[in-house]
Amino acid sequence: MNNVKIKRRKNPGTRIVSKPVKSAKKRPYHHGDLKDQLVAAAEAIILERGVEGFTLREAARRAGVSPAAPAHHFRDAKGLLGEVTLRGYRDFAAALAAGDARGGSDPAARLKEQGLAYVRFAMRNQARFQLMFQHGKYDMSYPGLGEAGAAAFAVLDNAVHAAMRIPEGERLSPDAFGFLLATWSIVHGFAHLALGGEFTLAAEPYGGQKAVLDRFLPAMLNYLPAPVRK
Amino acid sequence: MNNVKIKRRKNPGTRIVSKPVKSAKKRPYHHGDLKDQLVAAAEAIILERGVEGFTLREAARRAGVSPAAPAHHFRDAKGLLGEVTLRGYRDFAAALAAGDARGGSDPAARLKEQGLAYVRFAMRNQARFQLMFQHGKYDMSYPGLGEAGAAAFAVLDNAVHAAMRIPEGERLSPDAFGFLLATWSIVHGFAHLALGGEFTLAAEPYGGQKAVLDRFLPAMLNYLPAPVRK
DNA sequence: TTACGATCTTAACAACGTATAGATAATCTA
DNA sequence: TAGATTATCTATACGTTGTTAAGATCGTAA
Repeated sequence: MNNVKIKRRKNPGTRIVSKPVKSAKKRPYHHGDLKDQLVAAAEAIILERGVEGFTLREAARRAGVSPAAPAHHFRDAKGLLGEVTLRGYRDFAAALAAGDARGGSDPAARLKEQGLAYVRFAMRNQARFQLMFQHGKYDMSYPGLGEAGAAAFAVLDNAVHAAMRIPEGERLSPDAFGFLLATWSIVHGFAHLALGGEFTLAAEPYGGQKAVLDRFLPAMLNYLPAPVRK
Repeated sequence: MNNVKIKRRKNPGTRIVSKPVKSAKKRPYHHGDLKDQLVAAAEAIILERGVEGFTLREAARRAGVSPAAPAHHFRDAKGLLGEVTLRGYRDFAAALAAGDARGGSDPAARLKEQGLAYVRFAMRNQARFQLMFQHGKYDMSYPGLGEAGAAAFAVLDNAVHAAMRIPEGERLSPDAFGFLLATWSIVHGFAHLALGGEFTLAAEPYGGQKAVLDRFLPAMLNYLPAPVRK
């Protein structure tokens, strides 16, 4: 799993992707913004090479620091990816909430807009989304992760409460919970399959991946079982 | 990502997991069944430690050979995982076909049974299923993989053809294809989320993960949009 | 000013994937 | 059956990875 990587930085003078960002003035001993830049580098690496292609040393390289520097900001490599995942979950919850708001006061519209937002987020934040559902790759006990995940779930949960006319504090009926599972499943499955490119072959006669997202996804969300008033 | 592993084989006399299988008689120079045992070892490792925990050296260790031995059967580590994935896809297609058969002549029943089989396969073959949808971890160009994936897809495709009363050779109507996407998505999403343990928290008041699989999954499959005769 | 904690570097270690060269066994050919 | 060829395995080595330990540098508060 340790591919032989191509050597880079042949011309030490020219600007190179993996070079330190603050290379203009001689970089001081202290970086100043290492934590954020490590997160940014990690996301970039995952985008370029996939989740498997991420290495802590490469992230450090791009931030222009030694391989041991990240240890002062994250417990280990999985900790850094934990932070990436955390920020992913926060933006994810925000995106879902924005979709929910776009739905206005109609429960069905709220759910549909949330579904659109769910898939759109996955496609626009591929690195994060891949990571979020790839347990074992990041530190699942990273502080804040549990709350952030719960917050994202709550957006869906609230919309289902509204759709089923169940008061906020009350527990969902089994029927309503089944409906929640179905909604979550269909949207997540679509996002995961689309992101994995599983549709590309089958969707070719129908306009390709883009058409699937633009035309079939909204249509599919209409297949969502109409919310029943228990 | 290179955790310090606990040293094992403290009591060199007792039977130990990572020991060669044919340890009874002095192992001959040639293994005799290395390819299959490497595949088995890989699946076992993934089950125990997750996809991220797999290493080629550990697989070789369990088969009782040197780290370089696998190279004679697989191009590289991703090749071995490609073979694991290939066998996964074959068993997967067989499981779907068996479910389809259980559905008899009723198109809706065929689809429902396929859905049950889809999720059941994921839960009973966690190592393989995780791998199958984890591109980048295995060699996607491994010989036979494309055909095996297409074969699995064909099982669903055929059932949708039947449900929509479309002749086998004919292309699905856009509506029918949308229905296929929805069906695939809901089943795959459920399997992926359940396997990832995403339901455990939310499902706690409803009987836990097991109840979700036993009661909510079948109920959810009834949410599948009833096949319309275009 | 000095002391101290935070942040970084250097150096080293074990484990990894993989390539090369040589050893051994099975099979094919004459 | 004898010899040669091929398949299969070991030994060794290289570069890369994650992580740790010890020391250097900097910001800041006493």
